[in-house]
Amino acid sequence: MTGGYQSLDATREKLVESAGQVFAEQGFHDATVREICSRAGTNVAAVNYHFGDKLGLYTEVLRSSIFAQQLPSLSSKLAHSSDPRAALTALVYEWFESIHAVGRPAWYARIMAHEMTQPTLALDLVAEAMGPNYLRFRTLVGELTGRGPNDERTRMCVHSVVGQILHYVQARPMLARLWPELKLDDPDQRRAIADHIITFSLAGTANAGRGNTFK
Amino acid sequence: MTGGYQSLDATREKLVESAGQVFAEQGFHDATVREICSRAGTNVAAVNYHFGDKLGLYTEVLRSSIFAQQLPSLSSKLAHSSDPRAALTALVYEWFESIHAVGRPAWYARIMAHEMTQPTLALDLVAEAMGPNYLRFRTLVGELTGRGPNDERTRMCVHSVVGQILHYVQARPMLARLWPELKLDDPDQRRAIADHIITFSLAGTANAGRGNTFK
DNA sequence: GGCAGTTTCAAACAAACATTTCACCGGTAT
DNA sequence: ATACCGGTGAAATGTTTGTTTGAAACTGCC
Repeated sequence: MTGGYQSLDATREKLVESAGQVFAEQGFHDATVREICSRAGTNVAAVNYHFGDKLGLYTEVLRSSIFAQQLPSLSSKLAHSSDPRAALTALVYEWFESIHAVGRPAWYARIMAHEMTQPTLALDLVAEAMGPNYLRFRTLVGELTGRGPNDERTRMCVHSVVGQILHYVQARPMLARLWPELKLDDPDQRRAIADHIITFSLAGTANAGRGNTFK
Repeated sequence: MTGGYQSLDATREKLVESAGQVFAEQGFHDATVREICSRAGTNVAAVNYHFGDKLGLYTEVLRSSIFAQQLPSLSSKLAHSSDPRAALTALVYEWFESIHAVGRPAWYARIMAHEMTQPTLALDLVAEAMGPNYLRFRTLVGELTGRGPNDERTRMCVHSVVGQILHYVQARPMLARLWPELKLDDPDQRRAIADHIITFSLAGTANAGRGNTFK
């Protein structure tokens, strides 16, 4: 309660800051406590002191990211809109941009992308945070297919969109090899890709609305 | 050259066999030499003796997988076909199925999926093996868009298809949480999803053929 | 100044891992 | 028979992790 070295938990914040970077870059497993502390300019013991252990630091990063990023940004785009096509366009564009942006707001999206493929013990927390957005996403696409949010084909369309977006994050190293001209750092190219995903998906989704359900 | 305990490199083959399983399941980094040798019933020193180190074993698995799986299966589907739509259908279905299948032929596809997100020092070898298939894929989709294999929008369509397919492998843990009814073990559901990806993508690709290139 | 609680630090610790070592075995050639 | 050599096995080695320790440093207060 009484003072310490820093004015007011400066060490804590520096750790969360650099931990957000490293976790977003490398995922929970590959990130090392030493790297995080090195960037934060703190001693390795600080992690244990302030957060208990590595997982505690990770969940703290998640918690702060959720409150800082998720609610204001993505969710607002997913709110009920008069035009579902415009809403999907805004959503895809913003999500894609937030993943590839630099700086603090990008943590959440990139950590989520990692959590998709390599879930941690914090999976419960993550899935809990994702659930509402997933439902809103399905509701939105459900309006486009005319089949509602719980329909099988609506879900597949949602995952088609999500798969395309995440592909450019998860397969980035291989993309750099196979398609060297692609520069995801360039805002114009990012916009071109996001536009493509939107166009491609709107056509595919409209198509999925027609016809009967198989199986 | 002269004999040893086993008749003829039986240890080598057992190691490649179990290494293929473990690498496909867990990726290069998470796979342990001990686990591989345990399944193969060999001593850990055998890896070092026969392949130099873990990476040497990995590249050997890749090499054998490339020759055993890649050429006969995927490439034949990508060969010039009279109907590009039918060719794309066959390709997507076979790729999706091979990724989720069990047994030896599934190694290649799953290791490639891992290599996409977590490249290893063998990235050169992998990218080299992927290049030809990537070109054939682009050629195929290029016929659908009418823009040729090197067009920017053709490439984006290819990655839209690839992204959808890989999504169901890479995001499998999260999918199990968000969509519990999805059972990728069920052949019928796999077919339904593959069918959706094909329909979705054909609509999106046809759409991308129209209009002008932006930028 | 002295005390108490809080924070930091260098170092040590423990576990998991790939890798190396070296004695040993079983064929093969001399 | 004996020397040789490729292959094997159990144990040791070195490295990279996360985590813990105990002393020292700092702040605020009496």
